[in-house]
Amino acid sequence: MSKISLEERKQKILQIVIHHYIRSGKPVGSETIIEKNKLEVSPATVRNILAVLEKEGYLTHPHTSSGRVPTDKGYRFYVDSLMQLQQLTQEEEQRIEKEYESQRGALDSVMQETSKMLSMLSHYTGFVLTPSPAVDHLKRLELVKLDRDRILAVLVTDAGLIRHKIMEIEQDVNSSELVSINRLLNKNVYGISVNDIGAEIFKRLQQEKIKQVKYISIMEKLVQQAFALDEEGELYLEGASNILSQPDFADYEKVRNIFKVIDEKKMLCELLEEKVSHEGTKVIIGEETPCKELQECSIVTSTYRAGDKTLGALGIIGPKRMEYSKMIALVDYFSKLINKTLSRPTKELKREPGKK
Amino acid sequence: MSKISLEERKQKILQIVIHHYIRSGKPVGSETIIEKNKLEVSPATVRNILAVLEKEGYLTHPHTSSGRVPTDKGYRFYVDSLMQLQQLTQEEEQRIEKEYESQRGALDSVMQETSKMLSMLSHYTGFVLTPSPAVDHLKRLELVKLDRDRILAVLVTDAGLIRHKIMEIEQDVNSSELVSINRLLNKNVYGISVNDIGAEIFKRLQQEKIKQVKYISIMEKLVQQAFALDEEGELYLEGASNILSQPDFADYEKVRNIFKVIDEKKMLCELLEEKVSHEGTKVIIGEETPCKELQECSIVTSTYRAGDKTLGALGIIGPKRMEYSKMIALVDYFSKLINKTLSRPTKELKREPGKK
DNA sequence: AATTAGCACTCTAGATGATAGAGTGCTAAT
DNA sequence: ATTAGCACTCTATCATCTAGAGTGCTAATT
Repeated sequence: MSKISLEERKQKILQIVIHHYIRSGKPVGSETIIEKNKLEVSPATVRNILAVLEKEGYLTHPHTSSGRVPTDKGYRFYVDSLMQLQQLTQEEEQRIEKEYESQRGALDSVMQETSKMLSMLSHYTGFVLTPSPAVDHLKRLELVKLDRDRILAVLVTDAGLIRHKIMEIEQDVNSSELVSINRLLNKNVYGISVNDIGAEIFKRLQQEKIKQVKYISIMEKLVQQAFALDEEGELYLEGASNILSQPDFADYEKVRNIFKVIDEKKMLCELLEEKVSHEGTKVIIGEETPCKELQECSIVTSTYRAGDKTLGALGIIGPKRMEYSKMIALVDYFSKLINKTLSRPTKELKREPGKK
Repeated sequence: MSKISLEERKQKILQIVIHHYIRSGKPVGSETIIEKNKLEVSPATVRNILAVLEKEGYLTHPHTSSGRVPTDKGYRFYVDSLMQLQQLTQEEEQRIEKEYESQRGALDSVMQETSKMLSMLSHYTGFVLTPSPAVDHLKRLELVKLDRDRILAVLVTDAGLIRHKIMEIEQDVNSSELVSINRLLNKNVYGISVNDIGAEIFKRLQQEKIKQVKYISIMEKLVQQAFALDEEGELYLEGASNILSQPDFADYEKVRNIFKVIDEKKMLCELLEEKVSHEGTKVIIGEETPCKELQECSIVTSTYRAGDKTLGALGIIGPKRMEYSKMIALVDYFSKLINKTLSRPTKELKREPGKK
């Protein structure tokens, strides 16, 4: 008989229970554990161990005569210590990579596409949080005159996001004036975080000596209107309806709450922005979330960055009973992929002759 | 005794049943009808009439011993002939109007806001469909050089939508060249529908005599990349979770289907684009929809336009058992509001004469 | 001929109880 | 330390029952 220390065996059994429960969704009993894993011990022994695991808080009972179900603590231990990371299949990787090929350049479409794919491949809800204006820097600022009293401002950020805003002006500005203003702004705009524009840009402009009072007043106007946006990052979210397909969410009331949170997005944004600070792929299990409505869910999330700066987050939301190993691999992969996309050198370009 | 002709009385009773059912959600019995409306007839008489209405297809029975419930045909008749339109309360109108004040200019935020408000005020799901590129005309086209090999194209449409796209180029273009190209394009861009740009712009450019071959090749590139978007209109949609709060949607299976449709948006877009052709506020009840998954829903939808051209649609999706009179008023009001917003005078808009 | 009272009938929703099965926890034996 | 054995608990399911709601029909009334 194999000599397994008690601790080791406890872990083994915990692992079996969780693994099993994740796949079947049904509470796991002592008999099942032995059957499926040909352990050479009796049910009674297993029951003893289960009782201990329960006392220690890794498992529970829905009721006296049912099998065991993992607690949050159980899942946590599983994710941290027991689970072995999975790899995506070659096929999956190719499929993803191929989808990315076509999405060159525009960051917003990359993000939208990513959330869609996360959702599709996980069968849960996928999301991507855009860089928050606090960390994303301004790269370009373009002004376009729409008609006499309206100007379109287009912001391009370091990360590659593009935002626009229509502004109203009182004084007429002719094209060449606009060009000058534009040039002036762009000279002073580089490296300011999108959030700080209002405060920073004036400081910088004071360094320049600007003759025309008109320019200053216009710019003031612009800055006021265009950058009064203290938005958080935006959230791309796809596959919300997948939540409904989860047998775990049979309770109407709970599902409704989950949906309310997802629908509003705002709460989710806050939750995630906090996570952005931590590098790497994280799992939030059940009650670990600060958001009461999501206590029946787990969130697997990671960050992406350009260079050394963490910009945003991405991930999936699903039931606590999820295939963590797979999901972590998935989120991880996408995180790396976005990183790669973002740090792609901007000048490369080659044409392939064999066009379809 | 009041002299009501039979036909008239039938309608009255149908009206009572529907009205009642809409508010209570419970099948309506003969006693209830008399109680709540102090009709001076006996339950037996009412039962006779109900039987007739059922034979004619306006009502049904869930089962032998329950009250009556409207059929789709019943609702249809109610909406077309029986219902009296409601007005929004002053308070509601003010609340809406106030929200709109702050949203000047940018059409996308107006639309997003509108779908949110539709959802909030109806407690159902609100949506707004942006003008489809087939009907929306190009107004301005701005090119911004991002770095050596990428150009940002910003499209402004007649309706006020703003789209952008990043394009890759092979040859380097310096700023002044870009300005020329930009000017050239803008001169030839006015009044082309966003869908037709690819085809049309070249036709127009041939009228001009362009010397530089380089320009042409670049423009070709631009047109290829930037306008290969044969998208339909985009859909802003809010309050999906409200569906879950409807007691009518207790059947999990059905809700899931509804959500799938809503989640995908695409199907909904197609459904709505079709409706765009019909001016005015329309109601789609239950099985009248071409979309099987929405047979348990009703859709109240209207269009909005700028000048004489219908651009897009907006509305709400809810259960068949909805307060039609209120919802129609609501959707109608928003439709008018968007119209007003869109036709707000812009000061510098020359109209082309007699363009079909 | 339209209305109505009266009544039998049907169906639902909710309560009750009975039963089989799953799985535990404990005790005493190995 | 492990295990066999057994009593116990809880669920899920199915059948049965009952009250209540509401109908549909028939025969009487106006």
